[in-house]
Amino acid sequence: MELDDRKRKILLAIIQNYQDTGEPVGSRTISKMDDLNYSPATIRNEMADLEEMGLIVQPHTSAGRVPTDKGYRLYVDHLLTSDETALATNGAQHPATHMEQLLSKRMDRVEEMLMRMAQVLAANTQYTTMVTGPHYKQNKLKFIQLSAMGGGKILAVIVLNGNIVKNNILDIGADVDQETLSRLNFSLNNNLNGLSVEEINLPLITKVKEEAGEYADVAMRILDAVAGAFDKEDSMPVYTSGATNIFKYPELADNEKISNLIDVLEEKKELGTALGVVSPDGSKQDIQVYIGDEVPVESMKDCSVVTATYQMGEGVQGKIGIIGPRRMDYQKVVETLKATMSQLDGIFKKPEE
Amino acid sequence: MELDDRKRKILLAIIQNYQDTGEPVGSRTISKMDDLNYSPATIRNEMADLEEMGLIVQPHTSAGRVPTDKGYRLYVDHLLTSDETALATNGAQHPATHMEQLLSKRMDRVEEMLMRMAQVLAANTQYTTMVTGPHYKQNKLKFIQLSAMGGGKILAVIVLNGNIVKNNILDIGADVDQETLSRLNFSLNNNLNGLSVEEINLPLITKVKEEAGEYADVAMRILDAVAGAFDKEDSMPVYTSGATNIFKYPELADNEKISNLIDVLEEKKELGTALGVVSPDGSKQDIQVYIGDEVPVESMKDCSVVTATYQMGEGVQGKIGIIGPRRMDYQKVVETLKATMSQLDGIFKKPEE
DNA sequence: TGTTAGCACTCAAACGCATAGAGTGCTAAC
DNA sequence: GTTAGCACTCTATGCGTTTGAGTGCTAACA
Repeated sequence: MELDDRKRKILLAIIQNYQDTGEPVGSRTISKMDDLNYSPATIRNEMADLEEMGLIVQPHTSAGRVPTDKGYRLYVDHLLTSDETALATNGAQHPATHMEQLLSKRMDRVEEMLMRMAQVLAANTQYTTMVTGPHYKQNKLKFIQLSAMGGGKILAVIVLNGNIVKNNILDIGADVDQETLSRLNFSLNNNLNGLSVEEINLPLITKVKEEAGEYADVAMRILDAVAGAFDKEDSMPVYTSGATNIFKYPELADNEKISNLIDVLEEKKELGTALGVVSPDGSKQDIQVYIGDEVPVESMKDCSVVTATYQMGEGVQGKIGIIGPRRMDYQKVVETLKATMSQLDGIFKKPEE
Repeated sequence: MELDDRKRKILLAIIQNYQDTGEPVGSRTISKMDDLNYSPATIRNEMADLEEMGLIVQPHTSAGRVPTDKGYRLYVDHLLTSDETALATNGAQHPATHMEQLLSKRMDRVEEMLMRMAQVLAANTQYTTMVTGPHYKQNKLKFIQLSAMGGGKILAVIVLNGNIVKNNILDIGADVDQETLSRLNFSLNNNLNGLSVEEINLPLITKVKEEAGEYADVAMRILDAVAGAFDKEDSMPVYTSGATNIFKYPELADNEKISNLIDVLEEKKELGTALGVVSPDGSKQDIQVYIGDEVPVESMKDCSVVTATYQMGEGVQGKIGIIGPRRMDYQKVVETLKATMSQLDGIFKKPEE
């Protein structure tokens, strides 16, 4: 069966009407539209065809039609490939402007900015937003700074490129005198600075341990801490906002479903999965749309998820995801994300020279 | 009207039965209990009295009775003053043991431990838990460590007593040579270490600025960062867990109420209010129970909140709160909190000598 | 004087049933 | 190819009835 222009128009009309109302849409509603001036019967014939093609379904006999995942997929693919979204981006200017104000405030901490960003996106889209902190797998060690804390403790501050700072308090039992600490600190920086975690290999580790002499244990503890700083799990906090927006969509208003969904959002367990793997090639404007069953997290299979990858320079990147009902306004969400991404691109590039 | 022993027993029976079932409890149910071997009619007379005293109500005529806030208040006050809870604490040993395992793992970061603690408490009690990070108002500066980061940036690591570490990246425009930085660092530590934020007064600030010479601006920026490290808002993250437990209690199953509640929990706005002011005297086992309307947060007025203060040594303290339905098992919650508090006391005291 | 049996009464929740209405598929005519 | 007409389906809504739990009151009993 061919998907001719009229069928496409009708599908679009169904999707848009369903987006607004959340109710199955009937043939009469469509036939009343300006650019589809046919009788309900005609529309019905077309609808029957669309149903046969698997693009729409009726929840029950004598109900209107609702788009299927496949129908949405068609729509979304069209949306992502066309230039319309790029042109229509002025519609999303409002949130973008707000975002600029937000980002122009002094924000030493990336984390706080990301949290705020999640909030703004949730408020703008009326959907639930999740944002992962930046992901440093490809990152390199900038330097290490050791300080004695007294009480047999050492503070090891580990700084990675992209100005990622991690603190580790190491309890090594006995105090170390300042000179030894400086020597150890120098050795570590001398051997390891500028390296990625993969480049810190056994020969290097052995060398550091040798140079540390009787403090080989301490050096080892610090190396563990360095590995920890690069660690994915640890460096992937996820911020969410607008979880309660899902209450706005009656089709999700099943207490068990909502409960499961909020549980995932609160405990932040599977959100990494939901946001998908960060693409290693770092291709620009990498926007992904998961519709219904396509979402890789069980408790989100009644929703759709749109994700985008943001770049923080130096190969550091993270993900933003927007969770909404299947009938989410994909156009608006994609536009908003695109606008946000380009905003972020501009902002993150500046401070890094 | 006198609250004699039999009335008290009946009130207790109503509270306990309502706790289990969530349904209003009738006279027949009570009369079937072993230690209240009276006819339903007798019980009804007593119930009428209890109602007159404002301790119980009927949701409507021909329904059983439900405890009022006042009824719960009586019960809870009795609970908190009696020795029963202390004796019955072995009932709460299970969670306590679990907690010990949890805390014995290496946990450099207090934050992670608090998060886990919230999770364990939520799982044990089946209620929602919130935990504030420690509160450092009375805290003192341990030391400052400055490092050059290149690109006109300085990393200022600020360490407070209690091993609280704060990172600040300061963009000062131009790079500072290592020697100047060391001198500045020495001056700061020399003048400020061991002081509380109140003790860092204008003469001291002037002195630091003088010593910094042409880098007075930078010194000022660092002092701002120090003030920020002491700042209450900043150092008060709140962790929540088990938000979805509220779905378990049908009396809260109003979508709007749930939505409001979860919103507060997710955005973590009013949770400080809900947890109440940290008592300055730091009295031991400071357990507070807010019942229904007593809760100072609007969206929690259909719930009860039990809070406890934990001590982290050196005057640093934080709060734990448990949110549940009015018919919460106060006894279990109070016991669990008491047990957790004493566990924490033990653990936090050890590492600080 | 406290306790109990009996009884009429109330009210929310559950149930059954009829109705309305939205929407369809099919057929036949234009 | 399009449309009017019609019978049909199924959900949602409303309404009256029934059920059952629980009460308050009164009168009798110990």
